[in-house]
Amino acid sequence: MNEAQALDAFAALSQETRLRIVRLLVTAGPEGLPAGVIGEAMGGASSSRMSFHLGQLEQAGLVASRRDGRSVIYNAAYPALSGLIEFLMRDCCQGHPEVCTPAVTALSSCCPPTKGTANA
Amino acid sequence: MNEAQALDAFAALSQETRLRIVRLLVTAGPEGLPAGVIGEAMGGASSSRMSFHLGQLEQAGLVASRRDGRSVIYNAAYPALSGLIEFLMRDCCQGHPEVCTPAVTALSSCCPPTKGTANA
DNA sequence: CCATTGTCTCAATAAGTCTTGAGATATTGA
DNA sequence: TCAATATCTCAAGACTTATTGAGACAATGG
Repeated sequence: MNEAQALDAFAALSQETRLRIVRLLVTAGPEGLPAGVIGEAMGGASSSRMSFHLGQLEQAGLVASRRDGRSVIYNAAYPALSGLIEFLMRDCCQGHPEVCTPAVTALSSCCPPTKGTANA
Repeated sequence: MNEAQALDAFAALSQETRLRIVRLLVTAGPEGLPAGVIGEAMGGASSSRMSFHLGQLEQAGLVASRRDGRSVIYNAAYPALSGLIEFLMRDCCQGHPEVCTPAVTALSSCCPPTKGTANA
């Protein structure tokens, strides 16, 4: 994750519909959801609108897609999301662990670190 | 940190100059830096341009300002940054710790969690 | 092969954002 | 008080982004 990629990701996440799509897909799991189902979850958004936002998210690398019959299935790109978090926290840690320690503390109970894999 | 605040924060961070300002202020520490110094660090940006971007960041809650003599000193709003990270990770953790575990793992060595304070 | 379903593409319009330059405001020192 | 310094405000223009509607493309079932 470099600056340009982070900028794209932040831009993608700064739009209400797209932020909701990402949250929906993250909770939907690795199998993902078809575009139509996502559109209905967004309050019946038009297909062109969904296509636009899903395309933006895919270009930003935050979601991936595959065709399954007539449907196109979208799923969250977990490594990209993790990478964005790492990018943010890496910045925060530049001499000032007090920034991200609260976040790490709050979440280490739900997402405990695994030993021997750290290399930020 | 709610959705609206996260959207504002992501929008603020999706602009190159502003992302760099935040990174600069995070590394600058709690004392912060005067607007003029930040502007020079941004390659000699005009004062109105700096004022615009710093205002955006302040409105998004990512930085705070105080006047000191003729200068206005800006500093990173560490709790807001931490809150944004928590917001992202909270989403990621909804049934899928594999998303944020890598980030937590990578950073827990630099920003170790403190026991008994977790409440995400 | 045709109709149907699901999604994408394209062009037009509306809405929002960034930069610039001129000038206003606040603070300090002479 | 005057000049200098540091920053902010405002309006104009260029640029980018979001939405809409019409229609195209792909896949399936009859």
